[in-house]
Amino acid sequence: MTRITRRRSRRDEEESETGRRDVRKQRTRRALLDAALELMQGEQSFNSISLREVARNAGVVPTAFYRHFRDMDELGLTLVEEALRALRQMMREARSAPLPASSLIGRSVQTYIGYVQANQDYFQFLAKERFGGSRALRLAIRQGTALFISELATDLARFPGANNFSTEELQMISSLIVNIMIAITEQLLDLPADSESEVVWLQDQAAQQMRLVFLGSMQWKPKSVRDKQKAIAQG
Amino acid sequence: MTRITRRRSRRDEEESETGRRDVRKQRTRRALLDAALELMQGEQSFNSISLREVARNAGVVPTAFYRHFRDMDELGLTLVEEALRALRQMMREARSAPLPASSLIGRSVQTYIGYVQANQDYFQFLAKERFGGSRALRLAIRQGTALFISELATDLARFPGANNFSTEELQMISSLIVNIMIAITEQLLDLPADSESEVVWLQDQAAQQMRLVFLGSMQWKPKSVRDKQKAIAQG
DNA sequence: CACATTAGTTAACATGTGTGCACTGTAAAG
DNA sequence: CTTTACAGTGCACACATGTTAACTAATGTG
Repeated sequence: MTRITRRRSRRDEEESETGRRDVRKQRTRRALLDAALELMQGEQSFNSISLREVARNAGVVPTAFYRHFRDMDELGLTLVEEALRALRQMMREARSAPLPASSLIGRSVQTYIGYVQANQDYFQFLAKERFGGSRALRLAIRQGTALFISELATDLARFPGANNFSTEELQMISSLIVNIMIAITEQLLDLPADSESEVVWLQDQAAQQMRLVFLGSMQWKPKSVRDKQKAIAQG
Repeated sequence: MTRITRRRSRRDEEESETGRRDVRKQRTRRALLDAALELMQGEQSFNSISLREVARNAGVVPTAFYRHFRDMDELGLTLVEEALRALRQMMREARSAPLPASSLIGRSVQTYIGYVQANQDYFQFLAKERFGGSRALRLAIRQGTALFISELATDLARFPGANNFSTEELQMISSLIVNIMIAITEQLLDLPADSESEVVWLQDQAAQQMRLVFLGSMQWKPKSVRDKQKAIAQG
């Protein structure tokens, strides 16, 4: 009695087995990436999932993996790249459609949360590998968030009243804001699937924290101002 | 030619093989825990290290593991427990020896960083498993940090001028502060071993961010105050 | 049409894994 | 001193894993 437990794989779902060669190749490549992403939705971390598992989950024999990636590390880096690209794109969109200053913070948090929920799998991956992963992955992710922080800083620089802040101070502030975003992201990610009320609570919490940071910035004496005051005091 | 690559294990180092029975048992138990901790210093995450690896690294045969823990999960939970206990103890000590209000923030950050560096391995473990780990581990860690936040909140409540803040607002603020601490911890942990200048930079960054939060809190209109103003406006 | 390329398959390997079982020597208990 | 408890050992098993090499069949190219 041969027991065949053929899992319904991603490649089976889209039944069209035909198509031009490179198209098909791209399709299974995608299937491998998605399979890895899906496996990480559970308890597993990236370096605890096996090449064979990924291949199995993509509906492909283990050795076929090598036609697409040298090893799991290469797949992992591709995943980071994709995730960060997606994130960057979101930022660009957000910038192109500016919000009314009145509800700026609340709205920004809201759209961000929506984005995270829509791309759960990628964010789950990023969150896990931000520390769990190999040095290469961590570095890539860290570099991505650093860039994120810098972009936010230049955005902040355009605000009225931000003229006196030095570059370092702006970076300091925007890294604080990004911290807040990372924190909600993480909390968001291991909420049970349906809990809508917890989400709005998180949203509220994050918005409040950002408002607090904003208030603090208004009161902050930028280094340039302190220097000026010192100069006056000394005559 | 039998190739024997007997690794210098932790149990070998302390050469005294004798001692009363339960003492010896505790010793190898410790060796197992430390072995796991040590293995996580590298690239590995907790659920990617094997029971056999741990046993090997502790200088003990794999099956001996079962005399101490049912499985790896149980060992993991023990590790979380220990790490959180250590952290809590630090807090208690900090509270018992209060700092001068003038340099409160700077000093607190400094001692905290020192503590993290002194207990690198535990914090590395916590950082990695805060998201990478099994649901059980994550929950334990999350619960621990929640408690940490609450304790900080009650500390903040004792500050002069904190009287108008509601419990929720205090929690919001202290969770923001803990966010900052977590962020530096993570950055601290994957700095190369010697880089002292980067450490002071991090320290400075964190202190500035906390000062900003402090300033923001001073400006913050607690809900109670807003309500009072509303009442006055309405006559 | 004939040929070359190549995405995916099948078979096989050496190695690492978790765990059950019977054992051994020594510390503790009688 | 004899007996018992039990921390640690040795061996065995049934797997799962990464990677190799030779194959198959379909797509692309001349």
